[in-house]
Amino acid sequence: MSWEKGKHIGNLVEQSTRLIKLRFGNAFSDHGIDITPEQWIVLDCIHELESSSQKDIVEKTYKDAPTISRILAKLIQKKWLIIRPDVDDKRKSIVRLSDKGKAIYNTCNPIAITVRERLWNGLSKDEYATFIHVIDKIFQNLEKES
Amino acid sequence: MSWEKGKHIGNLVEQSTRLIKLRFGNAFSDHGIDITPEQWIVLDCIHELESSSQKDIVEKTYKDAPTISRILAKLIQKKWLIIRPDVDDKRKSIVRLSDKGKAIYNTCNPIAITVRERLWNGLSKDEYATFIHVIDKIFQNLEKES
DNA sequence: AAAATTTAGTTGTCATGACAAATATATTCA
DNA sequence: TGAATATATTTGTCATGACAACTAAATTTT
Repeated sequence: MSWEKGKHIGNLVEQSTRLIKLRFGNAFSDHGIDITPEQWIVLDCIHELESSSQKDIVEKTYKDAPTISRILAKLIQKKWLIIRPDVDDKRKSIVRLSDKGKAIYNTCNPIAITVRERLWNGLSKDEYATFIHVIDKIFQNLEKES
Repeated sequence: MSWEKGKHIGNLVEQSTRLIKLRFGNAFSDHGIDITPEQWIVLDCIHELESSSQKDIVEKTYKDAPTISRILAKLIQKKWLIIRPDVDDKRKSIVRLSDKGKAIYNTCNPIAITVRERLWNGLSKDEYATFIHVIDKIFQNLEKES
């Protein structure tokens, strides 16, 4: 695969993203863990937030509510999460990692770190910084609807 | 949304990619054109290749064969493509733009250019160059299976 | 307080994307 | 040549992702 330089920036980023997700998924399954990249993102998010409503996860992951609802359903089905209604706001459901979920997190996190290292291999701090800046700027440029 | 800097590079790129695809899709539908970002990628690819087998498109778009097969089916259904069997290799189907497909391409292309301009707004040539370099390097870092 | 509006979450639909398996045709090897 | 392989494409399954519509509960308005 060679890039179409100067054009098709969307495709370019899209293809790499697909590859990144694929490699995260490969790495997990190579270690015998049945978790998708998206499920990992959500699991990691819940680990960071400790205890969170679906809304919190929606905001943090930038995924939409239906997507989060369905990913959570799968994580709950796997018994990696504990869900309970919020006592103050009955619309909300609060979610946190179960012991099994924590164990999975602890197994997956080093694997994710390894993939990230591989991903950044041969790139400098400056390149990293510029990359983050550009991606962030692109995001801001597109964030508003019109 | 604020980034988790220094971590979660995958999420970061993934979120921006999703937004990029969303904005391309928005832009097309705002102009009354019923085309998804992926269909646009494939249409544009076929426009560039002039006449191509599905394999050619698979290689150029880095999408997999089943995905291309299905996207082509939709584009054919919309009558934007003409498909014919390859005379030398009966396994292959050769695809090219119909007149209607060319018209759609000509309508979509300026829209895509506008989105790309918006996307890059406020970023310098150097930042662009570094970004391309980094994305390309990441792709290479992950390209090999293991 | 009652009605209107907003918010949190769910469910349905359709389009990818990854992966496995199947089919048909080519090519290579013994 | 005939068998084994390889290649091009299709089909099936499951997991997102975008979007619309819906339910239930909270908040705001009047």
